[in-house]
Amino acid sequence: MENSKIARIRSFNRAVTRRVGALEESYLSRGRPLSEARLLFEIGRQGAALGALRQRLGLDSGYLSRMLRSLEAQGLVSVGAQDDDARARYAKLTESGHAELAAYDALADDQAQSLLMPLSPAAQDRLVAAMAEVERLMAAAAVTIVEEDPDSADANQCLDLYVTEVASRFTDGFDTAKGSTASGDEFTRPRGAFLLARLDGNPVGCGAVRLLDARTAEIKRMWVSPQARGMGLAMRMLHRLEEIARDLGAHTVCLDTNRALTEAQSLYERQGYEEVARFNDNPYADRWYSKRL
Amino acid sequence: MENSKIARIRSFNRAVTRRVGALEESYLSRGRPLSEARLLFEIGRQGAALGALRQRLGLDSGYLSRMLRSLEAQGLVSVGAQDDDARARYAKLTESGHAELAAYDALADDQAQSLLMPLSPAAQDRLVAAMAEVERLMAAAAVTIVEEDPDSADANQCLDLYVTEVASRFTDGFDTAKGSTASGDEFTRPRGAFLLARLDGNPVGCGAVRLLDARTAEIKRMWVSPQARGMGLAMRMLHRLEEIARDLGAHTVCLDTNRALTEAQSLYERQGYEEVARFNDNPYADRWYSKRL
DNA sequence: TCCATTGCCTGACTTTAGTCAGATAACTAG
DNA sequence: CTAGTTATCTGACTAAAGTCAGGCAATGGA
Repeated sequence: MENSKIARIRSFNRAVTRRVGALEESYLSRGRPLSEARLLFEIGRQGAALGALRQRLGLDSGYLSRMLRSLEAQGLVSVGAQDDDARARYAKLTESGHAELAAYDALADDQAQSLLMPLSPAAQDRLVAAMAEVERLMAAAAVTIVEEDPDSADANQCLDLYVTEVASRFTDGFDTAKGSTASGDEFTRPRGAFLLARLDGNPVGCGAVRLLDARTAEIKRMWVSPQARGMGLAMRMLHRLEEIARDLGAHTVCLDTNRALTEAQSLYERQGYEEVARFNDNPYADRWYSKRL
Repeated sequence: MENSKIARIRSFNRAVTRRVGALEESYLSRGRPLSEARLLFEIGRQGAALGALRQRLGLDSGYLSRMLRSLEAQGLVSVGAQDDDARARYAKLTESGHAELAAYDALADDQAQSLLMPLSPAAQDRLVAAMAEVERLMAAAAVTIVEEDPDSADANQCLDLYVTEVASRFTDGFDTAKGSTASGDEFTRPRGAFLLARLDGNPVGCGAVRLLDARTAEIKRMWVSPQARGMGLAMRMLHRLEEIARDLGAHTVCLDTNRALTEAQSLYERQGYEEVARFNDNPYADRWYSKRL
């Protein structure tokens, strides 16, 4: 039942909020406002550009500037110019900044330790495994899938990764030229569409659809980054592409695949695709599927 | 490896902090400071005594008073006297207070919903199960075990529950008089000790140890509340009792149990206890165990 | 009955967090 | 070279969150 799931999530939120609250409270023990401690964390061992800090922490530039002044006054941080752009500046930890960060790290480690210590090793393992599962599935839920220009930088990044992976899995390689890396307006409205999946802004998957004729759409370029696999993302992508195909007027979707891509095949079959005869001359395809919408 | 567990926990904390932050942010959409929203939540459907509110939220009494004035001015809360003590006061939601709380509830439900929606039903179930596991194990880790007066109110509450449960599980009942509900200074230093386990202040288990002679200690009254079972609490309790036995000078601990209490037996055997001959005349015991410390 | 304690309230205060409007210097496209 | 843009900084401001000291009435134990 939906409702009991929601109740569980809310109960989880409550339980976890308390823990997190206690952790943040413990940071205050070093006599510095929380926002400064957070900033110290975010600058980190390798330092960070101010722009990046502002974005990651969602800070007003004036506010950030003032906090950096304060950390500089405490001798924890030094802010210097960046090589490539003399306007931009780069914050680094000083030696005592590193020590201070280490102290905060120790606090966080203690906190984590105190969560583990009372548990038996078996229970510790269960806790850690469950935490990993929660984190993983929360990340999966945070993935957004949006229509995007297939020529954008992020789209190209995904497509490159897709090609690289396919090439490595096909026994006799993959030649971009032969593999119909069609572009232009094939995958843009009104003839098609291109979807990009992002996690925290970073592309983690893509998929495309185009009309072959007024009633038939073809799905292509489905790819999910290895880190994002096993979270049902491919299925979400496929559903969204089918939705778009319907929207474009198609009554049927088809696609081709290669026997080396086993997960893909089982996904298609689970989603109601049926094997059909060869409908194109893609030299890298050896299975063809189709589904009525 | 310990370190990787700590790293996992810290990664989990980071991931979850963000989610929680987003949830709290959403509460601001009702144009009221977060602390007032929290107070509204804490007053809840049945209302709450001001003292309890102060304690649960960790508020200064002046601050609480002011916030209540503000919520009263908004027509959400009414604060009245308490029957038993005219100094103490009790906060209740008004009708529009209930409506406002419902609106906050809806926000939290939406947030939870948005976490579920992108996931397939199977993934939703996995997420919810993992959350339950995390919550459960975090609760287990939050249980504290402390030495306490065996005559305290909380101790008696636990002992009563223990007796009730044992009575219900023994086929021929359990008579307190016969069952040697020994008290007095048997379970206090220097002859013994009594341990109470608490979760969030509420007693969830107990255990006692006493010296039979200078070198032999007996463990008695081990009990864990049903809600707190399966978290390794009994094992922790047993270890603490053995530690105390050692501290009292014992070289051997012994205990008796009943064949109806199967989990107890398997715990003792797992912890290195060996069955020995009857060493007392407890009419409810039919197994006797002993372990060298 | 007295007096220390408890529970709450009020006023005055501080710190933290964050916003807004310029100012300045460096960069970039034309 | 110029005009517009970008990255940061400064000063002035506000709201939220929290602290502290004193006050008053009710309570409870001696």
